[in-house]
Amino acid sequence: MARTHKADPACDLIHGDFLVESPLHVAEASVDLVVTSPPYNLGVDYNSYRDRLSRDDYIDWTDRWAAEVHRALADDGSLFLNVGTRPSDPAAAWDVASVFRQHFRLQNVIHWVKSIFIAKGDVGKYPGVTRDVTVGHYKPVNSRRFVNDTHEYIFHFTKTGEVELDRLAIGVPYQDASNIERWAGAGGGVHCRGNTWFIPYPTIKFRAKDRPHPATFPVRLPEMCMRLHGVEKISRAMDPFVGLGSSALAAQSLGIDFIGFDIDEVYLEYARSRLAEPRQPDLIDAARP
Amino acid sequence: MARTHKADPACDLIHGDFLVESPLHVAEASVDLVVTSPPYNLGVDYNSYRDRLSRDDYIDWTDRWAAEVHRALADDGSLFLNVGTRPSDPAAAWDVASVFRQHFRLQNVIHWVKSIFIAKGDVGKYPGVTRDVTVGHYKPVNSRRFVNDTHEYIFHFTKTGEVELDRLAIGVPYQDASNIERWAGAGGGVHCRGNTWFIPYPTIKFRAKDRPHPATFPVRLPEMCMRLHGVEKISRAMDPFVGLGSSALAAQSLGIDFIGFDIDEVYLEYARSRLAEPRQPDLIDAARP
DNA sequence: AGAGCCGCTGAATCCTTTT
DNA sequence: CAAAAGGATTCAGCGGCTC
Repeated sequence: MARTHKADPACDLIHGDFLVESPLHVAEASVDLVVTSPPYNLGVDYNSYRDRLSRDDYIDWTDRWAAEVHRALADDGSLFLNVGTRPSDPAAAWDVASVFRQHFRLQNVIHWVKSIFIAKGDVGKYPGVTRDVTVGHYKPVNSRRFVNDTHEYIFHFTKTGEVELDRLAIGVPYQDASNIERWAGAGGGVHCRGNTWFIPYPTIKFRAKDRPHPATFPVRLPEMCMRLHGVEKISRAMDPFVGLGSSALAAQSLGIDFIGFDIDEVYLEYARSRLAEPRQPDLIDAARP
Repeated sequence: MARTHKADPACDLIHGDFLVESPLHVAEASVDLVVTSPPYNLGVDYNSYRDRLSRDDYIDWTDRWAAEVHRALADDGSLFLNVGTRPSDPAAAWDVASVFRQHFRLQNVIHWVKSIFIAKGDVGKYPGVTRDVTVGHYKPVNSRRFVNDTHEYIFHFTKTGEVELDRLAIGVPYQDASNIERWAGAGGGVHCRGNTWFIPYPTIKFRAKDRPHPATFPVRLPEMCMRLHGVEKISRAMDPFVGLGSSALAAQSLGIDFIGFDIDEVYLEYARSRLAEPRQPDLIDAARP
């Protein structure tokens, strides 16, 4: 079990528009970590690249909430922005990132790999992979010109570009036995995970009527982001778009105070019910001292 | 062994600047596939390239060779552009891609994963991973603020954005046991690989008079790009920056005519020596009929 | 009784046709 | 010719059944 930060962290879930409510509830530079996955679609069809007005509206709206996050974030805080992609618009995530680059420094780009094929013959001398295998959930796409998308971005933005991270908090074990002894003293037998994170997509299969939100990220994703920034450095975490509450659950599991917003009361109710459930075991797979 | 295209494909390796030589050697729209890894302008110690152009000069130079590739490429051709990242400028690859978006349509973005950690507990019900394992070579980076980089981009550009691909040519086996036999007939027992490709980093150690080539990609990378586009549709492939000749080797192994350029004769000589070696077995791991 | 076979369902989807 | 709607498609997951 990972060490948690506080015994009984606070969790405020506020019903309303982040752009309206955040200025009322969040003091300047009072949040140490933001992790979120913004809505792709605001009810306007911004996906059509010829619909300049709608697309511009989306970019403008992105710019405004980016500015509000900047106001709320501490000078040494971190923003982890999860953005997925549609095969038919592979650059959309980077268009969003471009807006944030006007407010923040892009310090790291992490690649969330939801599914990948590992050939046994490619593994080399390390045992552990015994046959060709696809790890993770594969979601087919009907297209002759697009390959399937099994990837999402996690952009790590900071104000200075120089925020120190706790890389070993989500470290992975050394592979080579000789390195384990040589370097074990330094970091507890683990080294930096790198920027490709294999996190299986949750395979929970709701029936359509039970699924209040089309997509969310697994709890482990915000958990890993928080630990990478450094749990003990986070007095309060924030998510402007709570959705089903994965980021709130992550904060709860790590003992971090949390404030979140969502415009949809149904989502918030669902998030509250998840928070009230018995705490799940920490599934983070990093080796720990 | 994969089927090859032609028995004895031609291979022209031309010593000189692509921007100067290509107009002399390559007719308009006469190349069906381009795969290359341009100098990154990262301050890497290449032999002859001035690899420390100013940012504006680098963008301008990129724009010019992008235009020349556009001239050479067939209307239904594919350009696969491999670009890595430097930790201190995580968006550099996309800045290069932005230049190409002014000439081409970005049809797919493929993520070349050089190393990734797979936890046994994350694999689910499919056997094949028996313990926590890092697949691929881990290259440490000494930094407090940057996680280490185990990823490179492969941008797939086309003129129309509607080039049909041969997704199953680099397909991977079905995962679910109950589905393997059921749908095996449709595509030879494989489905689309998706956009995250695990290819271990090559262990080439090239030294020539203390002037090593700092970067190359494994032969399998251009091989997979060529097969994804469709080997039988490629009359001639091209690489503006041959370097150590991996793309030429890929073309040779698949029986595809090839033309390549490099400003450095030492690199070309090394590429020629690799081409003259006994042909290596095809390491592509796709299942085949 | 566990492995194998089969039907059914769904997906921040894509494609084609119709206004 | 841009936008909307219905059709097509693929493969993992699950449950029920057989042998």
